Amino acid sequence: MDLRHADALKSGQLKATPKRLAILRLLSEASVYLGPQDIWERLRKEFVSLGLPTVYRNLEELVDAGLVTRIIHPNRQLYYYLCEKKAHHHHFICLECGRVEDIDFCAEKQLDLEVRHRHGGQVLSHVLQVNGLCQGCAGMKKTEES
Amino acid sequence: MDLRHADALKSGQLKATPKRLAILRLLSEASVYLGPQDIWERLRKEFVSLGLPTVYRNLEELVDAGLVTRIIHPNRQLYYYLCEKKAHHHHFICLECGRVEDIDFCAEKQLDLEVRHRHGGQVLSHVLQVNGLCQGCAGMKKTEES
DNA sequence: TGCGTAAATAGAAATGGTTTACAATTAGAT
DNA sequence: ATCTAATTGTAAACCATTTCTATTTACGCA
Repeated sequence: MDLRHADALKSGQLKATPKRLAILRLLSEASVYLGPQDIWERLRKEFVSLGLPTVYRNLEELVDAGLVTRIIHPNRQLYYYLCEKKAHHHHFICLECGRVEDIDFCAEKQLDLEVRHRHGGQVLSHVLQVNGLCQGCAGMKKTEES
Repeated sequence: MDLRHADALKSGQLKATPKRLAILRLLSEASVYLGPQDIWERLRKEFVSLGLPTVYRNLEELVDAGLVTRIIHPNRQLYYYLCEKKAHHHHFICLECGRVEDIDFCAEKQLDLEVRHRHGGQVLSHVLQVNGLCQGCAGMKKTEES
């Protein structure tokens, strides 16, 4: 078992169960975002039994613990991604293959300033995500057109 | 019936039906985002019959026609808002009362640049939304605490 | 002003991703 | 080894959203 993941779980007040570790491993090996169903189908092979609710529950717990990021998808279903980069940042996601890339740009300061000064409001969170086609998938599209 | 809304519908290839006009009117009178259920409950009083699916369908058609904006909500349900400002922009939404305010800041150019140059990808859309408490609701919270 | 037709609607039913309930199991501290 | 709270599997519920289909309606055109 991956000690790095086990430690991360413990520091998030979560027990290092085999299934949680497997979810983390799967996510950390993937370069694309995954949905609960994806994860369940792949991990079911490794375990005698694995409930889909367990996958849902764990993913949310991992998000709460800050170990995993939720992806905003146009179809409004749940998708998750594990970032190596722990500092606050945002993502570019490929709507074709699900690949996720880090975006360094963050408008946090400007947004906070505008909300505070112009509207007198208090910022609790912000969502920033860029959707599109990754290099590979954009290339494919061009090829198809020709 | 509001000619402004009727014209807007027609320019979006949509017939100016009474229910569509009512939805637009309701949205344009609201300073908060509304869900299909909210809209249905309010408009049901005005019509002998009004189906919830009609509300859902119309809201999506209005979004497709560019007349109405979808709001991204943490609870992942559908909410809609009608902006007077037609130019591309983003929103600050109050998670307490649903109030929506325009945000002028948009990172479009920087994001496009970063994605194109650093990742070789193609941007199709971007999501930017600030969630928090509006001036009124932030004030209330402070009062409660004291 | 009346027709014809594609668009729009109501109502009922289905969908399906996500959650809940709860009894059984397990991780990890002592 | 023991204890306890956390975790899990299974089955069932949930419920926002969508689909189906027969009926009605808006509106371009004669």
